[in-house]
Amino acid sequence: MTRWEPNARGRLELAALELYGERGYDQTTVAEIARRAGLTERTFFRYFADKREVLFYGSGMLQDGLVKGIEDAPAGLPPIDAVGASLEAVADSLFEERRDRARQRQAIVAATPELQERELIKMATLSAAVAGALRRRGVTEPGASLAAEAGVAVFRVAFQRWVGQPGDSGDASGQTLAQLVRQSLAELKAVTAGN
Amino acid sequence: MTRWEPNARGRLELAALELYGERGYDQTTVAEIARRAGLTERTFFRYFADKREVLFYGSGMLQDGLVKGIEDAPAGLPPIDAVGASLEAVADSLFEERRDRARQRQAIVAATPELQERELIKMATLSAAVAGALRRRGVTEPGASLAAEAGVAVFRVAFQRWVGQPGDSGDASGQTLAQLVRQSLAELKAVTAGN
DNA sequence: GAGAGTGATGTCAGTTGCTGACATCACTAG
DNA sequence: CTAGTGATGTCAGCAACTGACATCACTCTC
Repeated sequence: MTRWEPNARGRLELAALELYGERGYDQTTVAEIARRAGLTERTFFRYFADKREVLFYGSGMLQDGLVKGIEDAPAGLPPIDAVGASLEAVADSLFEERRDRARQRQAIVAATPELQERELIKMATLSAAVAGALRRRGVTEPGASLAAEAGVAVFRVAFQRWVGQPGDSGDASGQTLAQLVRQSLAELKAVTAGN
Repeated sequence: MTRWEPNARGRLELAALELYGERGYDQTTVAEIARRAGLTERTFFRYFADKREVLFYGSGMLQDGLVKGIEDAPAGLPPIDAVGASLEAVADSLFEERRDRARQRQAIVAATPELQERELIKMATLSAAVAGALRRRGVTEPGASLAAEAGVAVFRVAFQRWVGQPGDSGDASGQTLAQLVRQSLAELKAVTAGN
Protein backbone atom coordinates (compact mmCIF):
# COMPACT_ATOMS: atom_id res chain seq x y z
CA MET A 1 0.00 0.00 0.00
CA THR A 2 1.09 3.52 -0.63
CA ARG A 3 0.79 6.32 1.84
CA TRP A 4 -1.42 8.42 -0.36
CA GLU A 5 -3.42 7.80 -3.47
CA PRO A 6 -0.81 6.89 -6.04
CA ASN A 7 0.15 8.84 -9.15
CA ALA A 8 -0.53 12.36 -7.98
CA ARG A 9 1.12 13.78 -11.11
CA GLY A 10 -1.07 11.70 -13.39
CA ARG A 11 -4.21 12.68 -11.53
CA LEU A 12 -3.30 16.34 -11.85
CA GLU A 13 -2.66 15.94 -15.56
CA LEU A 14 -5.99 14.24 -16.09
CA ALA A 15 -7.92 16.75 -14.00
CA ALA A 16 -6.32 19.64 -15.87
CA LEU A 17 -7.06 18.11 -19.25
CA GLU A 18 -10.70 17.63 -18.30
CA LEU A 19 -11.19 21.08 -16.85
CA TYR A 20 -9.34 22.91 -19.62
CA GLY A 21 -11.56 21.01 -22.02
CA GLU A 22 -14.79 21.69 -20.15
CA ARG A 23 -14.48 25.40 -19.40
CA GLY A 24 -11.36 26.47 -21.24
CA TYR A 25 -7.89 27.20 -19.98
CA ASP A 26 -8.54 30.76 -18.83
CA GLN A 27 -11.69 29.90 -16.96
CA THR A 28 -9.97 27.13 -15.06
CA THR A 29 -8.22 27.79 -11.79
CA VAL A 30 -5.27 25.83 -10.46
CA ALA A 31 -7.15 25.37 -7.20
CA GLU A 32 -9.95 23.67 -9.13
CA ILE A 33 -7.56 21.30 -10.85
CA ALA A 34 -5.98 20.38 -7.54
CA ARG A 35 -9.34 19.88 -5.89
CA ARG A 36 -10.52 17.55 -8.64
CA ALA A 37 -7.31 15.56 -8.23
CA GLY A 38 -7.84 15.39 -4.48
CA LEU A 39 -4.83 17.59 -3.75
CA THR A 40 -4.06 21.20 -2.90
CA GLU A 41 -2.94 24.05 -5.08
CA ARG A 42 0.46 24.02 -3.39
CA THR A 43 1.00 20.42 -4.42
CA PHE A 44 0.15 21.24 -8.01
CA PHE A 45 3.02 23.71 -8.08
CA ARG A 46 5.34 21.09 -6.67
CA TYR A 47 4.77 18.92 -9.71
CA PHE A 48 4.46 21.60 -12.37
CA ALA A 49 6.33 24.86 -12.61
CA ASP A 50 3.24 26.72 -13.77
CA LYS A 51 -0.32 26.35 -14.93
CA ARG A 52 0.80 25.56 -18.49
CA GLU A 53 3.36 22.92 -17.77
CA VAL A 54 0.73 20.42 -16.72
CA LEU A 55 -0.02 19.95 -20.42
CA PHE A 56 3.64 19.56 -21.37
CA TYR A 57 5.03 16.94 -19.04
CA GLY A 58 4.76 14.46 -21.90
CA SER A 59 6.97 16.55 -24.12
CA GLY A 60 9.86 15.89 -21.77
CA MET A 61 9.32 12.18 -22.21
CA LEU A 62 9.12 12.64 -25.96
CA GLN A 63 12.45 14.42 -25.92
CA ASP A 64 14.12 11.77 -23.77
CA GLY A 65 12.72 8.99 -25.92
CA LEU A 66 13.79 10.64 -29.14
CA VAL A 67 17.31 11.29 -27.95
CA LYS A 68 17.73 7.72 -26.70
CA GLY A 69 16.34 6.38 -29.94
CA ILE A 70 18.89 8.34 -31.92
CA GLU A 71 21.71 7.14 -29.71
CA ASP A 72 20.62 3.55 -30.23
CA ALA A 73 20.22 3.84 -33.99
CA PRO A 74 22.61 1.76 -36.16
CA ALA A 75 25.85 3.62 -36.69
CA GLY A 76 25.73 3.67 -40.46
CA LEU A 77 22.25 5.20 -40.76
CA PRO A 78 22.10 8.63 -42.42
CA PRO A 79 21.10 11.38 -39.94
CA ILE A 80 17.59 11.92 -41.22
CA ASP A 81 16.89 8.20 -41.10
CA ALA A 82 18.24 7.88 -37.59
CA VAL A 83 15.79 10.60 -36.61
CA GLY A 84 13.04 8.86 -38.59
CA ALA A 85 13.63 5.53 -36.88
CA SER A 86 13.58 7.18 -33.48
CA LEU A 87 10.37 9.02 -34.33
CA GLU A 88 8.66 5.78 -35.28
CA ALA A 89 9.79 4.18 -32.03
CA VAL A 90 8.38 6.93 -29.82
CA ALA A 91 5.24 7.02 -31.91
CA ASP A 92 4.57 3.44 -30.91
CA SER A 93 5.72 3.55 -27.32
CA LEU A 94 4.43 6.96 -26.26
CA PHE A 95 1.51 7.87 -28.47
CA GLU A 96 -0.35 5.02 -30.08
CA GLU A 97 -2.44 4.13 -27.04
CA ARG A 98 -3.33 7.70 -26.27
CA ARG A 99 -4.93 9.13 -29.34
CA ASP A 100 -7.97 10.41 -27.46
CA ARG A 101 -5.90 12.26 -24.90
CA ALA A 102 -3.71 13.62 -27.68
CA ARG A 103 -6.77 14.91 -29.50
CA GLN A 104 -8.16 16.57 -26.40
CA ARG A 105 -4.84 18.19 -25.68
CA GLN A 106 -4.47 19.35 -29.25
CA ALA A 107 -7.84 21.08 -29.19
CA ILE A 108 -7.05 22.88 -25.96
CA VAL A 109 -3.68 24.13 -27.14
CA ALA A 110 -5.14 25.24 -30.44
CA ALA A 111 -7.67 27.36 -28.57
CA THR A 112 -5.19 29.09 -26.26
CA PRO A 113 -2.43 31.45 -27.42
CA GLU A 114 -0.66 31.20 -24.08
CA LEU A 115 -0.33 27.46 -24.60
CA GLN A 116 0.82 27.84 -28.18
CA GLU A 117 3.70 29.95 -26.94
CA ARG A 118 4.75 27.15 -24.66
CA GLU A 119 4.37 24.60 -27.41
CA LEU A 120 6.63 26.58 -29.71
CA ILE A 121 9.44 26.78 -27.20
CA LYS A 122 9.08 23.08 -26.42
CA MET A 123 9.43 22.29 -30.11
CA ALA A 124 12.49 24.49 -30.35
CA THR A 125 14.02 22.77 -27.33
CA LEU A 126 13.19 19.39 -28.79
CA SER A 127 14.82 20.32 -32.05
CA ALA A 128 17.95 21.46 -30.26
CA ALA A 129 18.13 18.22 -28.27
CA VAL A 130 17.80 16.12 -31.42
CA ALA A 131 20.51 18.16 -33.09
CA GLY A 132 22.72 17.56 -30.08
CA ALA A 133 22.13 13.81 -30.24
CA LEU A 134 23.05 13.84 -33.91
CA ARG A 135 26.23 15.75 -33.25
CA ARG A 136 27.18 13.13 -30.69
CA ARG A 137 26.99 10.57 -33.48
CA GLY A 138 29.46 12.62 -35.47
CA VAL A 139 27.08 14.62 -37.65
CA THR A 140 28.47 18.09 -38.25
CA GLU A 141 26.70 21.43 -38.46
CA PRO A 142 24.68 22.67 -40.17
CA GLY A 143 23.59 19.15 -41.12
CA ALA A 144 22.69 18.19 -37.56
CA SER A 145 20.39 21.15 -37.04
CA LEU A 146 18.79 20.83 -40.44
CA ALA A 147 18.08 17.13 -39.99
CA ALA A 148 16.70 17.82 -36.52
CA GLU A 149 14.38 20.57 -37.69
CA ALA A 150 13.24 18.53 -40.62
CA GLY A 151 12.58 15.55 -38.37
CA VAL A 152 10.55 17.58 -35.93
CA ALA A 153 8.60 19.09 -38.81
CA VAL A 154 7.86 15.61 -40.14
CA PHE A 155 6.62 14.57 -36.75
CA ARG A 156 4.35 17.61 -36.48
CA VAL A 157 2.82 16.93 -39.87
CA ALA A 158 2.29 13.26 -39.08
CA PHE A 159 0.84 14.09 -35.69
CA GLN A 160 -1.63 16.51 -37.25
CA ARG A 161 -2.81 13.84 -39.65
CA TRP A 162 -3.02 11.29 -36.87
CA VAL A 163 -5.25 13.32 -34.57
CA GLY A 164 -7.28 14.44 -37.55
CA GLN A 165 -8.20 10.90 -38.46
CA PRO A 166 -11.62 9.56 -37.51
CA GLY A 167 -11.81 6.69 -35.03
CA ASP A 168 -12.38 6.25 -31.31
CA SER A 169 -10.09 4.98 -28.63
CA GLY A 170 -10.39 1.23 -29.09
CA ASP A 171 -10.70 1.65 -32.83
CA ALA A 172 -8.06 0.13 -35.06
CA SER A 173 -9.14 2.07 -38.13
CA GLY A 174 -6.87 4.45 -39.98
CA GLN A 175 -3.11 4.46 -39.93
CA THR A 176 -0.85 4.38 -36.91
CA LEU A 177 1.22 7.40 -36.05
CA ALA A 178 4.36 5.44 -36.89
CA GLN A 179 3.02 4.73 -40.37
CA LEU A 180 2.16 8.38 -40.85
CA VAL A 181 5.64 9.37 -39.72
CA ARG A 182 7.22 7.04 -42.23
CA GLN A 183 4.94 8.32 -44.94
CA SER A 184 5.53 11.99 -44.15
CA LEU A 185 9.27 11.48 -44.12
CA ALA A 186 9.04 9.83 -47.52
CA GLU A 187 7.12 12.82 -48.81
CA LEU A 188 9.73 15.20 -47.47
CA LYS A 189 12.41 13.21 -49.21
CA ALA A 190 10.47 13.25 -52.46
CA VAL A 191 10.02 17.01 -52.29
CA THR A 192 13.63 17.78 -51.47
CA ALA A 193 15.14 15.22 -53.82
CA GLY A 194 13.01 16.50 -56.68
CA ASN A 195 15.40 19.47 -56.85
CA MET B 1 0.75 71.98 -25.71
CA THR B 2 -0.33 68.52 -24.75
CA ARG B 3 -2.34 67.76 -21.66
CA TRP B 4 0.19 65.35 -20.25
CA GLU B 5 3.79 64.58 -20.94
CA PRO B 6 3.77 63.26 -24.48
CA ASN B 7 4.61 59.76 -25.65
CA ALA B 8 3.50 57.74 -22.66
CA ARG B 9 3.99 54.49 -24.58
CA GLY B 10 7.54 55.39 -25.51
CA ARG B 11 8.39 56.36 -21.95
CA LEU B 12 7.07 53.05 -20.71
CA GLU B 13 9.09 51.17 -23.30
CA LEU B 14 12.25 52.99 -22.34
CA ALA B 15 11.72 52.58 -18.61
CA ALA B 16 11.08 48.87 -19.05
CA LEU B 17 14.16 48.40 -21.19
CA GLU B 18 16.28 50.14 -18.59
CA LEU B 19 14.90 48.28 -15.61
CA TYR B 20 14.91 44.87 -17.27
CA GLY B 21 18.51 45.56 -18.14
CA GLU B 22 19.49 46.82 -14.70
CA ARG B 23 17.91 44.20 -12.46
CA GLY B 24 16.59 41.59 -14.84
CA TYR B 25 13.07 40.90 -16.05
CA ASP B 26 11.95 38.84 -13.07
CA GLN B 27 13.24 41.30 -10.51
CA THR B 28 11.41 44.17 -12.15
CA THR B 29 7.87 45.03 -11.17
CA VAL B 30 5.35 46.67 -13.46
CA ALA B 31 4.72 49.28 -10.79
CA GLU B 32 8.41 50.21 -10.92
CA ILE B 33 8.34 50.60 -14.69
CA ALA B 34 5.29 52.81 -14.47
CA ARG B 35 6.78 54.91 -11.71
CA ARG B 36 9.97 55.52 -13.68
CA ALA B 37 7.84 56.59 -16.63
CA GLY B 38 5.85 58.94 -14.40
CA LEU B 39 2.67 56.91 -14.75
CA THR B 40 0.71 54.31 -12.83
CA GLU B 41 0.62 50.57 -13.14
CA ARG B 42 -2.93 50.75 -14.48
CA THR B 43 -1.82 52.94 -17.34
CA PHE B 44 0.93 50.47 -18.22
CA PHE B 45 -1.71 47.82 -18.77
CA ARG B 46 -3.69 50.16 -20.97
CA TYR B 47 -0.79 50.35 -23.40
CA PHE B 48 0.51 46.80 -23.12
CA ALA B 49 -1.46 43.62 -22.66
CA ASP B 50 1.08 42.20 -20.26
CA LYS B 51 4.52 42.67 -18.77
CA ARG B 52 6.19 41.04 -21.79
CA GLU B 53 4.49 42.98 -24.53
CA VAL B 54 6.32 46.17 -23.65
CA LEU B 55 9.36 44.67 -25.39
CA PHE B 56 7.40 43.61 -28.46
CA TYR B 57 5.53 46.68 -29.58
CA GLY B 58 8.16 47.14 -32.26
CA SER B 59 7.47 43.75 -33.73
CA GLY B 60 4.00 44.91 -34.72
CA MET B 61 5.57 47.77 -36.63
CA LEU B 62 8.02 45.37 -38.24
CA GLN B 63 5.14 43.21 -39.39
CA ASP B 64 3.18 46.14 -40.79
CA GLY B 65 6.25 47.49 -42.55
CA LEU B 66 7.15 44.14 -44.02
CA VAL B 67 3.67 43.48 -45.34
CA LYS B 68 3.41 46.93 -46.89
CA GLY B 69 6.83 46.52 -48.44
CA ILE B 70 5.78 43.28 -50.08
CA GLU B 71 2.60 44.82 -51.40
CA ASP B 72 4.59 47.66 -52.93
CA ALA B 73 7.23 45.43 -54.52
CA PRO B 74 7.37 45.35 -58.33
CA ALA B 75 4.92 42.82 -59.69
CA GLY B 76 7.41 40.72 -61.58
CA LEU B 77 9.76 40.14 -58.64
CA PRO B 78 10.12 36.51 -57.51
CA PRO B 79 8.60 35.90 -54.06
CA ILE B 80 11.85 35.55 -52.17
CA ASP B 81 13.18 38.77 -53.70
CA ALA B 82 10.01 40.65 -52.89
CA VAL B 83 10.52 39.59 -49.29
CA GLY B 84 14.19 40.50 -49.50
CA ALA B 85 13.46 43.98 -50.82
CA SER B 86 10.91 44.55 -48.09
CA LEU B 87 13.35 43.33 -45.45
CA GLU B 88 15.97 45.80 -46.62
CA ALA B 89 13.44 48.61 -46.51
CA VAL B 90 12.39 47.96 -42.92
CA ALA B 91 16.00 47.44 -41.94
CA ASP B 92 16.71 51.03 -42.94
CA SER B 93 13.52 52.67 -41.74
CA LEU B 94 12.96 50.81 -38.49
CA PHE B 95 16.30 49.52 -37.22
CA GLU B 96 19.37 51.36 -38.44
CA GLU B 97 19.13 54.21 -35.97
CA ARG B 98 18.42 51.99 -33.03
CA ARG B 99 21.23 49.51 -32.84
CA ASP B 100 21.94 50.22 -29.17
CA ARG B 101 18.34 49.68 -28.13
CA ALA B 102 18.22 46.56 -30.28
CA ARG B 103 21.30 45.22 -28.56
CA GLN B 104 19.93 45.91 -25.11
CA ARG B 105 16.66 44.27 -25.97
CA GLN B 106 18.41 41.28 -27.47
CA ALA B 107 20.42 40.69 -24.30
CA ILE B 108 17.33 40.86 -22.12
CA VAL B 109 15.35 38.44 -24.23
CA ALA B 110 18.27 36.04 -24.43
CA ALA B 111 18.39 35.98 -20.64
CA THR B 112 14.70 35.31 -20.07
CA PRO B 113 12.88 32.14 -21.19
CA GLU B 114 9.50 33.79 -20.70
CA LEU B 115 10.48 36.42 -23.24
CA GLN B 116 11.87 33.87 -25.66
CA GLU B 117 8.47 32.21 -25.74
CA ARG B 118 6.91 35.46 -26.74
CA GLU B 119 9.57 36.08 -29.35
CA LEU B 120 8.94 32.70 -30.94
CA ILE B 121 5.23 33.28 -31.32
CA LYS B 122 5.86 36.76 -32.71
CA MET B 123 8.16 35.28 -35.33
CA ALA B 124 5.57 32.67 -36.22
CA THR B 125 2.93 35.37 -36.56
CA LEU B 126 5.27 37.47 -38.66
CA SER B 127 5.95 34.54 -40.93
CA ALA B 128 2.26 33.89 -41.38
CA ALA B 129 1.63 37.55 -42.21
CA VAL B 130 4.38 37.57 -44.81
CA ALA B 131 3.00 34.39 -46.35
CA GLY B 132 -0.41 36.03 -46.52
CA ALA B 133 1.03 39.08 -48.26
CA LEU B 134 2.72 36.84 -50.81
CA ARG B 135 -0.49 34.95 -51.46
CA ARG B 136 -2.20 38.24 -52.16
CA ARG B 137 0.37 38.78 -54.90
CA GLY B 138 -0.64 35.50 -56.44
CA VAL B 139 2.02 33.24 -54.95
CA THR B 140 0.57 29.79 -54.25
CA GLU B 141 1.19 27.41 -51.39
CA PRO B 142 3.46 25.94 -50.31
CA GLY B 143 5.70 28.46 -52.03
CA ALA B 144 4.30 31.41 -50.10
CA SER B 145 4.92 29.84 -46.70
CA LEU B 146 8.34 28.58 -47.64
CA ALA B 147 9.45 31.96 -48.97
CA ALA B 148 8.05 33.63 -45.88
CA GLU B 149 9.85 31.31 -43.47
CA ALA B 150 13.05 31.58 -45.42
CA GLY B 151 12.78 35.36 -45.43
CA VAL B 152 12.21 35.55 -41.69
CA ALA B 153 15.13 33.19 -41.13
CA VAL B 154 17.33 35.41 -43.26
CA PHE B 155 16.31 38.41 -41.24
CA ARG B 156 17.06 36.65 -37.96
CA VAL B 157 20.51 35.66 -39.13
CA ALA B 158 21.26 39.15 -40.38
CA PHE B 159 19.94 40.69 -37.19
CA GLN B 160 22.16 38.46 -35.09
CA ARG B 161 25.20 39.54 -37.06
CA TRP B 162 24.17 43.16 -36.85
CA VAL B 163 23.82 43.32 -33.08
CA GLY B 164 26.97 41.22 -32.72
CA GLN B 165 29.06 43.77 -34.56
CA PRO B 166 31.27 46.16 -32.59
CA GLY B 167 30.49 49.85 -32.73
CA ASP B 168 28.65 52.40 -30.63
CA SER B 169 25.55 54.39 -31.38
CA GLY B 170 26.97 57.23 -33.48
CA ASP B 171 29.49 54.87 -35.01
CA ALA B 172 29.34 54.23 -38.73
CA SER B 173 31.64 51.23 -38.57
CA GLY B 174 30.62 47.80 -39.74
CA GLN B 175 27.85 46.97 -42.14
CA THR B 176 24.28 48.19 -42.07
CA LEU B 177 21.50 45.77 -41.30
CA ALA B 178 20.24 46.15 -44.86
CA GLN B 179 23.62 45.11 -46.21
CA LEU B 180 23.67 42.10 -43.92
CA VAL B 181 20.18 41.15 -45.03
CA ARG B 182 21.21 41.27 -48.65
CA GLN B 183 24.29 39.25 -47.91
CA SER B 184 22.47 36.62 -45.86
CA LEU B 185 19.87 36.19 -48.55
CA ALA B 186 22.62 35.69 -51.10
CA GLU B 187 24.13 33.00 -48.90
CA LEU B 188 20.81 31.26 -48.58
CA LYS B 189 20.46 31.28 -52.34
CA ALA B 190 23.94 29.88 -52.76
CA VAL B 191 23.24 27.07 -50.35
CA THR B 192 19.91 26.10 -51.83
CA ALA B 193 20.92 26.51 -55.44
CA GLY B 194 23.99 24.36 -54.89
CA ASN B 195 21.62 21.40 -55.03
C1' DG C 1 8.30 -2.27 18.69
C1' DA C 2 9.50 2.61 20.18
C1' DG C 3 11.72 6.26 18.30
C1' DA C 4 14.25 8.75 14.71
C1' DG C 5 14.15 9.83 10.05
C1' DT C 6 12.06 10.89 5.38
C1' DG C 7 9.47 12.31 1.61
C1' DA C 8 4.94 13.71 0.11
C1' DT C 9 1.40 16.67 1.35
C1' DG C 10 -1.14 20.50 3.80
C1' DT C 11 -1.53 25.28 5.81
C1' DC C 12 -0.74 30.02 5.81
C1' DA C 13 0.74 34.39 4.58
C1' DG C 14 2.53 37.27 1.23
C1' DT C 15 3.91 39.35 -3.46
C1' DT C 16 2.78 40.41 -8.07
C1' DG C 17 0.38 40.30 -12.55
C1' DC C 18 -3.73 41.69 -14.27
C1' DT C 19 -8.87 43.47 -14.52
C1' DG C 20 -13.28 46.03 -13.84
C1' DA C 21 -15.63 50.04 -12.20
C1' DC C 22 -15.57 54.51 -11.40
C1' DA C 23 -13.48 59.24 -10.55
C1' DT C 24 -10.75 63.05 -12.23
C1' DC C 25 -8.42 66.00 -14.96
C1' DA C 26 -7.18 69.03 -18.97
C1' DC C 27 -8.40 70.30 -22.88
C1' DT C 28 -11.90 71.02 -27.10
C1' DA C 29 -16.11 71.95 -29.62
C1' DG C 30 -20.21 74.30 -29.79
C1' DC D 1 -19.57 78.86 -20.50
C1' DT D 2 -20.88 74.34 -20.63
C1' DA D 3 -20.95 69.75 -22.13
C1' DG D 4 -18.20 66.30 -23.89
C1' DT D 5 -14.03 63.46 -24.56
C1' DG D 6 -9.95 60.87 -24.07
C1' DA D 7 -6.07 59.95 -21.17
C1' DT D 8 -4.98 59.07 -16.62
C1' DG D 9 -5.60 57.94 -11.60
C1' DT D 10 -7.74 55.34 -7.65
C1' DC D 11 -9.44 51.39 -5.57
C1' DA D 12 -10.82 46.82 -4.80
C1' DG D 13 -10.29 42.21 -5.98
C1' DC D 14 -8.93 37.64 -8.15
C1' DA D 15 -5.67 34.30 -9.36
C1' DA D 16 -0.84 32.77 -10.22
C1' DC D 17 2.97 31.66 -7.80
C1' DT D 18 6.43 31.31 -3.56
C1' DG D 19 8.67 30.61 1.00
C1' DA D 20 8.37 28.86 5.61
C1' DC D 21 6.77 25.68 8.44
C1' DA D 22 3.63 21.87 10.13
C1' DT D 23 1.87 17.23 9.58
C1' DC D 24 1.28 12.80 8.30
C1' DA D 25 2.19 7.95 7.11
C1' DC D 26 5.28 5.04 6.41
C1' DT D 27 10.41 2.94 6.93
C1' DC D 28 14.50 1.92 9.13
C1' DT D 29 17.27 1.04 13.07
C1' DC D 30 18.47 -0.40 17.52
